[in-house]
Amino acid sequence: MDTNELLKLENQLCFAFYSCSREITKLYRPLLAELGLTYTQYITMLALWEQDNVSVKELGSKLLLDSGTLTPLLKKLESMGLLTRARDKSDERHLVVRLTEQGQALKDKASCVPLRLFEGTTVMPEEIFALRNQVQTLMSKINDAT
Amino acid sequence: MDTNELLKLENQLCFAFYSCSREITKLYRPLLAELGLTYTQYITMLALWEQDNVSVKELGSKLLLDSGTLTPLLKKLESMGLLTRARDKSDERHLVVRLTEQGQALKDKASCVPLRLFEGTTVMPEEIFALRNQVQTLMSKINDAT
DNA sequence: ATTGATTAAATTGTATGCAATTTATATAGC
DNA sequence: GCTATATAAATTGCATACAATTTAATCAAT
Repeated sequence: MDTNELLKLENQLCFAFYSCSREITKLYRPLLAELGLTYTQYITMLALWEQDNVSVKELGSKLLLDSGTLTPLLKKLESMGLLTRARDKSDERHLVVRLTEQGQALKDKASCVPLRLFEGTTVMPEEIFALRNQVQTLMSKINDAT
Repeated sequence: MDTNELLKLENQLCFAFYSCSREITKLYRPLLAELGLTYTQYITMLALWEQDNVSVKELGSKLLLDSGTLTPLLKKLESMGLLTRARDKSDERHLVVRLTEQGQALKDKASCVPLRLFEGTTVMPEEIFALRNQVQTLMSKINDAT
């Protein structure tokens, strides 16, 4: 393949991912607005609904985000009354995040989001699962190398 | 599938895309640093190497970005001497972006980037092409609906 | 106990994304 | 020609991302 083909925007896997990721985020936006959440706030809540009482560090390793992103985001969710932030008594370096009752209750309202996401499109569930698995495989190959 | 499964982070296609997109961007970072570009600046240059003399509007429709993102980005690339920004004489509403010689010359330095990207990983070219096609198919299905 | 290294968050600074508004220009219809 | 509408960029404000640095707490090793 020559240089021109190699450098074409439409031939870049990265651009496909990058743009598709943002398009999917746009599908989420109206659904998440009903919950009062942004997309990053939503995936943070997903992580907390799966496992509560985690440190910023643990949360960051699940979401692949660092404290530079998480600190302001968690402060925002705290100000919204969805969680609390407190230093771990046994190791004051760790800040422990805990869902409030309100934060836990939001899970019920969020439960319909995944099924509603691709409503109105011709995207099929099997397609989603298959693609997700392939993307995760790619991710592990990338992470193995670094 | 019950609510807990549906809301698991690892079951979200969006999160797979979102995190994979950022991981690939991290692979790019050291390569693009040699060119003095960020990732978004790089895909903007890709679009311009394909077609020069375009308006912000046209560029935005290719990159799926609006003037809120592009205006400061193009000003930055202009200050780096890679392009010029000038109003279209025949319609002053349009701002035309043109590559400078320096901007065109950068294409040669960039030509090795795509091939070097997955060096050191076990990711195979066929895998990349196949996945890119599937992601693009998903994108069209999403865009058809909206 | 003291000091040096390590670790976890927070902070700082830069660069995106994007909704909403504003500004400037062009077009349509009368 | 004049006004209402439409269009393209720019601007504003908020929310990420992330590298690099700083701060605070813990651990290691003598």
